[in-house]
Amino acid sequence: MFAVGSSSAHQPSRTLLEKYGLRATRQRLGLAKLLFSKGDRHVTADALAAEASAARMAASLATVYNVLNLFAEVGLVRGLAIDGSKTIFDTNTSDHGHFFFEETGEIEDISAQGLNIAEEIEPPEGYEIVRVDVVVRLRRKTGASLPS
Amino acid sequence: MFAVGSSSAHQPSRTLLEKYGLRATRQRLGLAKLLFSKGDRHVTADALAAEASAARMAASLATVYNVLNLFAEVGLVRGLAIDGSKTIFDTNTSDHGHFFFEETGEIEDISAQGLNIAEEIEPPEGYEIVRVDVVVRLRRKTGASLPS
DNA sequence: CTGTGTGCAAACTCTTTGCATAAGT
DNA sequence: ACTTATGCAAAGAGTTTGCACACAG
Repeated sequence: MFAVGSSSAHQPSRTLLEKYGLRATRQRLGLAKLLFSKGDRHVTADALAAEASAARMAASLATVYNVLNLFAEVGLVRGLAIDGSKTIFDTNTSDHGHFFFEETGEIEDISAQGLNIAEEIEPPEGYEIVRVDVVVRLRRKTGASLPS
Repeated sequence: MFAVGSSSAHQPSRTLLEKYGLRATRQRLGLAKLLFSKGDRHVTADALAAEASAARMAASLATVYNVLNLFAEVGLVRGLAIDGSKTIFDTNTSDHGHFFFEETGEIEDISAQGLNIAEEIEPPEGYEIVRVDVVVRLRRKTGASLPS
């Protein structure tokens, strides 16, 4: 299994795409570059489209959705349903949990320390664990001087 | 004048609502009854509205949403974002994880065994853990048959 | 009676889709 | 060339909202 894991991959995007049997189109290359050249990322389709636009890459929102879904299908990224409204795409496909900062909506990976939960959980008869999603919701600690 | 509406038996739902400072309206009582008299449940607004309708309770979808959101706010239920599209409301507000059956979309509580994750995780400086959501995605075991 | 909740439908957001055009191999 | 992806806009799904009426306290 190729673990095109997260961050270290600095290989050309087109090689990456070909490795997954995907045609190397301009927008796929551009989006892949945005996704995989900055370390692990958590983006919404919306945000990625905006980024692409800012980088003067042509990529309609519909295409960004198509590409992200495609990438998710082949395992290049992973879709997360954390807050319910927007789907967040995570470029880190390894087993790990997430901190969710409720105030800002930001997301941060949890170093997969005590997260060997998959091994501690007994799946029901006849079922196997596909993956385990762990989301730790955080709130800024209310200052010692502040009530409520 | 004590125009006792209908049922004469006990109204735990009414007491429950009052306990949370909520006005005991007909639909809140009805929905609360549906939610809390059958043990722990996982419902979508849609499904609950259908149930209410089947039970000949008048409750528009908008009201079901309002009521569920209200219940979630005061802590009577908890909203879950598991699959991204629909929000699922869980009547079990205690700390526990969920099995998610990918084929059917069904959800089942995980007996809070090794799920003391909250205690194993170190939140970032200045933040406190609000809650930990654990979703174990399951797929029916393929290939190898079950012990027969 | 007074204020709040409800119902309806329209509005909204996020995401998907159909079809003509453009691009990749 | 032949196939597949893209772009646009419209359709869809889920959820929220504004306003008149009904109901609870």
